[in-house]
Amino acid sequence: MNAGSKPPARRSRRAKTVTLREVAADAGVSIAAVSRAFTPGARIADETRDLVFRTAERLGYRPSRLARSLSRTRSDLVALLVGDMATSSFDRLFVDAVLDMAARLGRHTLVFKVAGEAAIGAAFDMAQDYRAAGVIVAAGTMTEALSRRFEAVDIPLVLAGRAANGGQALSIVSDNRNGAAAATRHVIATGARRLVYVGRRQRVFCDGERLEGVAKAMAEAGLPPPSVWRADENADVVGQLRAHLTAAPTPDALICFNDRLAIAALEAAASLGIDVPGRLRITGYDDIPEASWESFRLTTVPQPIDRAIAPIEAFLSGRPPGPGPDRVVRIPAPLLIRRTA
Amino acid sequence: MNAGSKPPARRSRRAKTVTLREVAADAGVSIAAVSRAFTPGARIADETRDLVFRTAERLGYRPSRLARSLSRTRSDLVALLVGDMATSSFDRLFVDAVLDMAARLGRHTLVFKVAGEAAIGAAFDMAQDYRAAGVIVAAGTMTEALSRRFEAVDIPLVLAGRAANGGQALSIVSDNRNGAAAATRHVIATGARRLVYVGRRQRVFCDGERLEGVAKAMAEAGLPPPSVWRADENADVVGQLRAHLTAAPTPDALICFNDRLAIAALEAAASLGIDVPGRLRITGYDDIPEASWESFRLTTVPQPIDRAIAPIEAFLSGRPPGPGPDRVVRIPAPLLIRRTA
DNA sequence: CTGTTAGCGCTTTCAG
DNA sequence: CTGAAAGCGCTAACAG
Repeated sequence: MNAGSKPPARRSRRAKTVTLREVAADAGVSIAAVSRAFTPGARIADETRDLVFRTAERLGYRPSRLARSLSRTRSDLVALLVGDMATSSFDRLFVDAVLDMAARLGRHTLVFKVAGEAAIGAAFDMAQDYRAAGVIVAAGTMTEALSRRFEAVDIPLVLAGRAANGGQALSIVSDNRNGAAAATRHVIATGARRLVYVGRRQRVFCDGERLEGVAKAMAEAGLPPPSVWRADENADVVGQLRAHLTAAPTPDALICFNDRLAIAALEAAASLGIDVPGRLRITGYDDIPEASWESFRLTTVPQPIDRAIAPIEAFLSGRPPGPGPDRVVRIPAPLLIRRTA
Repeated sequence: MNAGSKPPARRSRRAKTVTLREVAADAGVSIAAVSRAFTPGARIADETRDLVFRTAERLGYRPSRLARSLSRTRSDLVALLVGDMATSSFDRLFVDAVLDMAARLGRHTLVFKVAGEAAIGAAFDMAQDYRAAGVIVAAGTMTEALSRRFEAVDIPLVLAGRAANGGQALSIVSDNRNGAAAATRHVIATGARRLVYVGRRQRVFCDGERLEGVAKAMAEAGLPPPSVWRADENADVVGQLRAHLTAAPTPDALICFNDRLAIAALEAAASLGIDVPGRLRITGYDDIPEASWESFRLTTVPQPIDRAIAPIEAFLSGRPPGPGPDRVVRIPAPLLIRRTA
């Protein structure tokens, strides 16, 4: 069986991969020329490029992304680590926006669903194994230690929803304290005194900051620190909040960690016949699409995705992500007043 | 500058890539041995494998996914082509489920957001360029012609939400006609006579089938074909439906293409003071999480994602996706009766 | 079971 | 501007 004399039996008559070499041979140029033709900015005569393109077209040639990446020791893949987008409306918006951004940059997105620190670590390793051009972590459970470990690697790292102090990573995070404080001040201004902060059971970075914002605004108004309820963002979140709402002392305002929780609280209140915002004010965070639905018209603190995407896009393009040398971009968080508070 | 004598100036002291060769050299085995150690099922002595693993661990070696894929002429990437998951709750559930499935299979998921035929074609090409192990198309705009073109390529293709007649691709699709017919019969049984089918402006495959189901069930009941309204799934969908609802003759039942539209209809009705289900019955399709929210309690036709994922997982693992030789898996679509009809 | 040896398909100096 | 040649890091026969 010498490979030179008889053609190898192809398993199917279709899908024979056309390579650089064949195009080069057919066009009568070197393989380097073909490579250059497909490399933006490479020094090559226009005629040669045209010839190569025509030949490639005719032969059905497409450069192998794999080979190119191996050779360049860097792929055009971007890894996106995200939590559970089935339950989080915000995450899905973020994923959607990242997908668009990556496409604009000519990158392709590898999405990893991660839950817990171990999974984040594994996904990061995988991103490295693919020689990813960047990693974007949108998972709330990202820890400081983990982010430190990642920085030992030569891949641009973006942390969404968490501020990492120091290091090379870019952090994009809402101005959580001020956002939550704004909501708090607003409900206090409308007469609320017994405020409750409603957070998720799983405490993420943003949760802590928002709670601080609430506490700060309450202190400024001469009120004691808020009570805190915790609920899972699952199917029974309404039930959990209903249980809370029926226990005395009843609050007159619920500052919720996010819109999902706020909507659940709204439904719990409705089922209990509690008037919102008359007897109970409710605010959310994020401004997911559902928040503006007629049935809810939630007062909330928007997290404009575009504002977060822009610096990430710049960072991944090698441009400075923000005005200063700062690695932490804070997105302003003004309150959006609708019906519920 | 001869490369042999002095070590190359590394740009940073971190992130020097450790390769197979270094592990082999350090462990005193051949590179093939190292490769085998990391290849499940390869013939290699346990001791050798252990030695390799220890050395790899110590040196911080991780196999390059890129090199492996290039060598195998097949990557462990799965491409997922999806529409706009920012606006479609169902799509996001599907993406989420596919991500889990791919992880179970040890594959990694490349997500492409596609809108329109051209984008689908481009994404498919890219999947090919990455030598993807499979392509899953969840975009409604997938056309028959396009799917034909894809079949000329040697990549397992899955079409979600569309039945492709013939060919090698696997189609997973809800039993749209029966699902819509069941909803239709139900509202007729509760007294509805002036039914309207509410679809999206962009007519996808499923839309056509559901409309047929509605028409069929109406014909069986001796009713004329349904009126058809079309609305975009955008922010103003409630406004669009409200406009429709205020024009005579007013319907007494809305069979909606999906839950998003049904919820919008519900809100439009509420804002118009129309009693649901008393004066107007409304049904949806999909059973997205929002459908079961207290505020809506939508009567709908569930699309159980798991039932769709199972055959896809089998197909991508090389197992037969269904009981028969059939390439089209129909997911049963029984009606789930809640409040709105 | 293990090592040797060709590649996988493309990029990138380095000469010319 | 163009071509030759040496890799990028790993896999897969093929001998042994």
